[in-house]
Amino acid sequence: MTGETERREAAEHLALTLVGAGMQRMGARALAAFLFAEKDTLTAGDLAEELGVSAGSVSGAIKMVAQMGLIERIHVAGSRREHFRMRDNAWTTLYSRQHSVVDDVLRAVEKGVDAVGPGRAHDRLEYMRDFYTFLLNEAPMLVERFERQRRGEPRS
Amino acid sequence: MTGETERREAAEHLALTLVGAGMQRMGARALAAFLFAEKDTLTAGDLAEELGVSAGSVSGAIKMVAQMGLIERIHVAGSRREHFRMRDNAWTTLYSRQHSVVDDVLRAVEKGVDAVGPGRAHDRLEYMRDFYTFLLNEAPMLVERFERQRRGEPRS
DNA sequence: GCGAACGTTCAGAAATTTCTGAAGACAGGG
DNA sequence: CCCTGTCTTCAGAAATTTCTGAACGTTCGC
Repeated sequence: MTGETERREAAEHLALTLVGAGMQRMGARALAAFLFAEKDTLTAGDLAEELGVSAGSVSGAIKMVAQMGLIERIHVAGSRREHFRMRDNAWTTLYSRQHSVVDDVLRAVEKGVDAVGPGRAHDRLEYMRDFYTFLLNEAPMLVERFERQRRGEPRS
Repeated sequence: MTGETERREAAEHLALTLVGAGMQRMGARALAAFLFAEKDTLTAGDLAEELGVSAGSVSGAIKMVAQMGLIERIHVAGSRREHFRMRDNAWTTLYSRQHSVVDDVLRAVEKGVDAVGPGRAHDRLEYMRDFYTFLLNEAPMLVERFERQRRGEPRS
């Protein structure tokens, strides 16, 4: 149940799955390490050891997941090392961020709508535009609904 | 407004954006070609010409977008060529399919919940599991709501 | 059945992404 | 101030993905 090997396997498997979902490998592995850690914060050194990779790779991975808003830097007074902690709202953040990708797509589609004259292509582009616009509007409500439900009804 | 060059640029730009969203390059270019085409159906040859790539590449791209359920094969009687058409529900399909990726992630997380004993990691994993479960439940409703709204209120 | 037109597969080339290791930057203690 | 431990950057190596071209099937008209 709590074997160290089993824990690592599960972490690696989740990382791989996230890679399949479009995340970069090292970022995914780092994120999984945070998720599966018993400690509240990790240092770059911790990550390097846990993942068995170079300091440079860790630096890049941290930069990425930090930019995505999934972890935050913690400045610890008496320590020369920088600590990092996974944010509580990491998953809702990740979801919202995926929707900024949707926003990029939407902009490209709108450009297309402007670029073509009336006809089949124009109709298709308008349909796509409408769907993505709908998604973009609904996403924040969805997240809010989850958070409210979670606070309001602690039990499943 | 309707310059051929501008149309192609818009199509290429959308394809590139879809690549940024995680789609493979050739599949994205093929999809954009369907989206921007004035004709209702395209053949493999049409695509090869439009995109300026080899027949092999087109074959692979078609295979991919067909598997994603975005286009369908049309068997035309008097023609030796196979025709393809973009499905009407391509975008909602694509969205649902992205949520089968979410399903994979969910499964990996559940494996993690089982693999770790009580503690911080267990709590984090449960939270993540709950969020992804919520998303998976809500996605079909979201799509249905879009379709109903579109039928019910034709104007924006 | 035969020939021609298409489509598919696959090995290898090309391009791209990812990782590393070494060099350098930065901060804090002494 | 320097020294040490830690983090970052970056050029190149390694791995992976993507594309092509040629060989092979398949199907249709004859």
